[in-house]
Amino acid sequence: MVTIKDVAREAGVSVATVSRVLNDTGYVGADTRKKVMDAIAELNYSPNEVARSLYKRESRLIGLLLPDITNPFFPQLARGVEDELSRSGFRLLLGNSDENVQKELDYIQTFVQNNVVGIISATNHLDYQIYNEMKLPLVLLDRTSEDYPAVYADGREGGRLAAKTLIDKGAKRITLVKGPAHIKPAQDRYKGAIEELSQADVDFSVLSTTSYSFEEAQGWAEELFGNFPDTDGVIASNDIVGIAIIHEALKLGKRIPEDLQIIGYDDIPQSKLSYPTLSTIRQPAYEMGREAARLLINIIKKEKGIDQTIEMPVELIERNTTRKE
Amino acid sequence: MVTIKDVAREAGVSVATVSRVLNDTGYVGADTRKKVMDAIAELNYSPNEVARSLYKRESRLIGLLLPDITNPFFPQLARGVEDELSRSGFRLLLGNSDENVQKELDYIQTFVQNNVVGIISATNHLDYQIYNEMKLPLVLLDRTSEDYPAVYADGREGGRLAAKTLIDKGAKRITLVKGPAHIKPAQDRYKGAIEELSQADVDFSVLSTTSYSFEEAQGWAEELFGNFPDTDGVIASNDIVGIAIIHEALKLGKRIPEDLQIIGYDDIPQSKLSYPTLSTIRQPAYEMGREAARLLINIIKKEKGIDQTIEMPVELIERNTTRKE
DNA sequence: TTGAAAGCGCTACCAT
DNA sequence: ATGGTAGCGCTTTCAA
Repeated sequence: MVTIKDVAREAGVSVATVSRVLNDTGYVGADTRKKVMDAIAELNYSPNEVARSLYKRESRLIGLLLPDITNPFFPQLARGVEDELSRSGFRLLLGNSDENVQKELDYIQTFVQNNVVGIISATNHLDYQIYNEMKLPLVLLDRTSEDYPAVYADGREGGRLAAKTLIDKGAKRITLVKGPAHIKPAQDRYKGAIEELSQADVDFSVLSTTSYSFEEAQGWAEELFGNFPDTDGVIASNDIVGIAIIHEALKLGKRIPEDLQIIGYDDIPQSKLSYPTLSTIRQPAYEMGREAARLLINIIKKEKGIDQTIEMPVELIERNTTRKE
Repeated sequence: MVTIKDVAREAGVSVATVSRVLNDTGYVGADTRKKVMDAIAELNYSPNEVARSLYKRESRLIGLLLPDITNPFFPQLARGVEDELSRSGFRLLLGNSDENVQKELDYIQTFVQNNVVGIISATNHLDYQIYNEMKLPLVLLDRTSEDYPAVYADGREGGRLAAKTLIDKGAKRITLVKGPAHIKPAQDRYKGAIEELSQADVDFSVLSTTSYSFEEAQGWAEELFGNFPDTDGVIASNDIVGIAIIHEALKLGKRIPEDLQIIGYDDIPQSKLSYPTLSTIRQPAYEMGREAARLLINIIKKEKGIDQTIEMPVELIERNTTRKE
C-alpha cells in the first residue's frame, strides 16, 4: 500500500504539503505542486479513505436502507439514488431490512460505525425514536413524514386516479385490493381510492392483503375471484399483484378489458411486458431516488432546501387492461 | 460520539482492557469484564469501525460490483450475497458498472480506498489486468474464469437443455435468440443450444441481439417475427426477452404453445406471472449469490476450498409456453 | 510557502 | 491480569 509518506518522500516534501495539494487547501507553490502531482502519478497513489474518515469523522459513504431489493420497485429507487450520489463522489452502503426492526437497527448501527455522512431510508416499520437519537442527516424515501425531509409520490392522488379511471371507463362492480397495513404509501392509495369510490355510483368491495410478494400474489388473485367472481374492475395494490390478477382472470376465461378491467400501481418495467399490457399508475421511482439523493446532498452541504418534503407527481399510464372508451 | 476512552473511564480501567473484552483477546478478569460490559451497556457504546479498519488495514466491508441492479436477475444475486455475508458480520458496498470500464475502475478504487476485505464481481467487460494488480480476494459471479474463483451456472448445459426441450416437444423451425456478444454466459448458452440444434433434424435460425434490457426487448421480438414469421419455437436469450416474445406473438394472434413454443432463461420471479407462464431454464440466482459469498468468506479466512470454482446446476422449469405432450 | 507534530479511535505489543 | 503507549494514514493547527 502506498501512503502519503511515500508520496512525500518521492516528491521531497513533507506529508503536510502533500495533503495540501490533495485537498487543494492552503498555499502550495506551483513547482512544489507539480513535484507532488508527479509523485502521485508515479506511485499511482490514491488516498486512504479510512484514515481520512477517521480524522474528519465523516466518510464519503451514504447508507441506503431498503425493504427488499428483490421487489422490482426498489432497484429503480436504488439506481436513482446511486446515480445521483456518485455524481458528487458518494458511495453506497446497502442494506435490506425485510421490514424487520432488528435488521434495520443493525444496519443503522453499521452506518454509524462506518461514519456514513447521511442515510436514505425507504423502510416502513421503524418508529422515529432511533433516527432521532442519531444525529445523521436522514431522508425518507417512498414515505411521508412530519419530522424528516422526505421524497414520495402522491399516493392519495394515485389512489383517486386509479379509482376514477375505472369508474370513468364504466366499471360497475369494483374490487379494491388493499395493500399491507404496515406500508404507509399503500394505505394512502387505499384512502384515495376509497374517497373516489364512495362518491361514485358503483358497487365496490375490498380485498385485504398482507404482502406484495411474487409468491403470494397469485394467492390474492385466486382469493379475489373466489370472493368476488362477478367483479368487473380491479384496483390492484401494485403491479405485481395486478399482473397476477391478469393471469388468474385469463385462466378463468375472462376477457380483458371487455369483461374485466384492471389497473395496477407503480409502473414497474415488466408491466409493459404483461399480456395484455397493464394500465397502471406510475410512480417515478428512478427520479424519486435521484431527488432523495439530491436532497440529502443539499442537507449535508447545508444548502437551501433543507427539511424539504418533495411530493412527486403520479401519472396514469393507459395500456390495455382498461377500455379505450 | 462515545469512544473507547469514555468506556474505560466509566469502567475505571484502561482502554487496553476495554479493547480486550471487546475483541475477546487476552486475559481479562471476570469482575473486570463485567465492569466493562456494564459501562458499554450504560454508555450504549459501539466501536468505531473506521478506527478499527485503519489499524487493522481491513474493514468488515465487501465490495459488490453488478452490471445493473435494475435487471431483475441481479437483485436476486445481490440478495443472496448480502444474506450470506451478513451472517458473518460483513456489509456491502454496492456499485453498478453498466458494463462501463471507467465506472468499474472507479468502484474498484473506492473499494480499495475503503479497505474492503474482498470483492464479488458480476461484471463482464473488464480484463483481469486491474484485478491482478490489486491483491484483494476476488470472486467472480455469473462468470467463468481460469484465473479466479468463480460461481456460475452451467450455461452450456442450459443452452443444450433449452434446445433439447424444444426439439423434443416437436418444434421444427426454431429461432435461437443470441444474447449480447460481450456477455460470456450468454455465449455459453448460445453454444450449448447450437450444439444440440445442429445435431437435430430441425431448421433453425439465429437472431443476434445486443442487450437484455426491457426497453429493447420488444424491438427484438418484433424483429424476430419480421425475419422469421413462420418460426414455431423460440429459444430466448433470457426471460425478459422471452416475455416480450410471448407478448408480441399474442399480438400477432399466434397460439401458445400450439403454434409457437417459447423457452426463456433465468427464471426470474415474474416469469411465472406472464401469461401464459413462461417455461424456462432456471439459474439459481439467489443460491449463486450465497455460494459466492461463502466462497469469498472462506478465502478471506484462508479456509479450504480456496480457488474453487463452483458450477451450479441449471434446471428446466416447464410451464405453459411449451407443450405438455 | 513549508514542515513538525498532535490527534482522530482503535489494537497490540511490551511492561509490570 | 492489567496498563502504557506506539502507530495505522491522514488532516490541521502552529511555527518558522
